[in-house]
Amino acid sequence: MKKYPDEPACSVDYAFRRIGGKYKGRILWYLHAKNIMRYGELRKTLTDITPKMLTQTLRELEADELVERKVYHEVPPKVEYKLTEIGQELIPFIAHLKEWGDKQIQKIKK
Amino acid sequence: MKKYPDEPACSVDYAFRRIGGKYKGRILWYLHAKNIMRYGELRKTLTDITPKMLTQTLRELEADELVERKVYHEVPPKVEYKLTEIGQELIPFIAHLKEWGDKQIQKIKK
DNA sequence: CGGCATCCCAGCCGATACTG
DNA sequence: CAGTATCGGCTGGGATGCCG
Repeated sequence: MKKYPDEPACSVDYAFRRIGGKYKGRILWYLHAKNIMRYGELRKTLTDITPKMLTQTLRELEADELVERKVYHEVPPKVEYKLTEIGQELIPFIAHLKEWGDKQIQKIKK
Repeated sequence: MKKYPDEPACSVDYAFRRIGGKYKGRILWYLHAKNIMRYGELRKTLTDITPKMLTQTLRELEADELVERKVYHEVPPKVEYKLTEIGQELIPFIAHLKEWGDKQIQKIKK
């Protein structure tokens, strides 16, 4: 489990730190939708991400036990990512947030 | 409504941009709990925030129409903040996230 | 009381190139 | 295919001081 430099002020603070960052929400969401995704698949889905950021973000999610990483020792290499149980528990939150986001986007377009 | 430099990749991305940042989640949550809060009250509640960040964050939330700002033109000045309807729609999700956070914190303590 | 102005820094994030 | 390595920029955020 990742250690945080200074103690979170409350559980809301704590939770936001774990899913904050530019890509974490989307990665969790896409992993939920597809169940299991390979590295390259994630890279294609998050069109704007660099390999560095993708790896870094995945490692953070892994350290936080929101995502599981499974390496197949073969040639060519193959690595699969999927949500952990803890990660899955966040999905309802992200799902509702997404609905809210959709609604707001509709309002802007009008 | 605030404009975002580059288009959000999807509604999850969009939503996270609006409630991301170090303090936004907590401010929304506290405003919900207390209904109406004054500037100084928020400052005391978010013990670790600087006045600059508090003002800046509140302005962003206001521009995003999640928070309403009401100024009383008196001496000494008085400013009250409360959630807008759009902001209130986010509360159930933050509540869910908070529960998740509480649960995780319990697990760490054990 | 509720800010704003200024200066400054860390660390998040990006671009590019290379590798087992 | 699934990453590292390196360099560097930008901006979110901190510290301090002043103002109506």
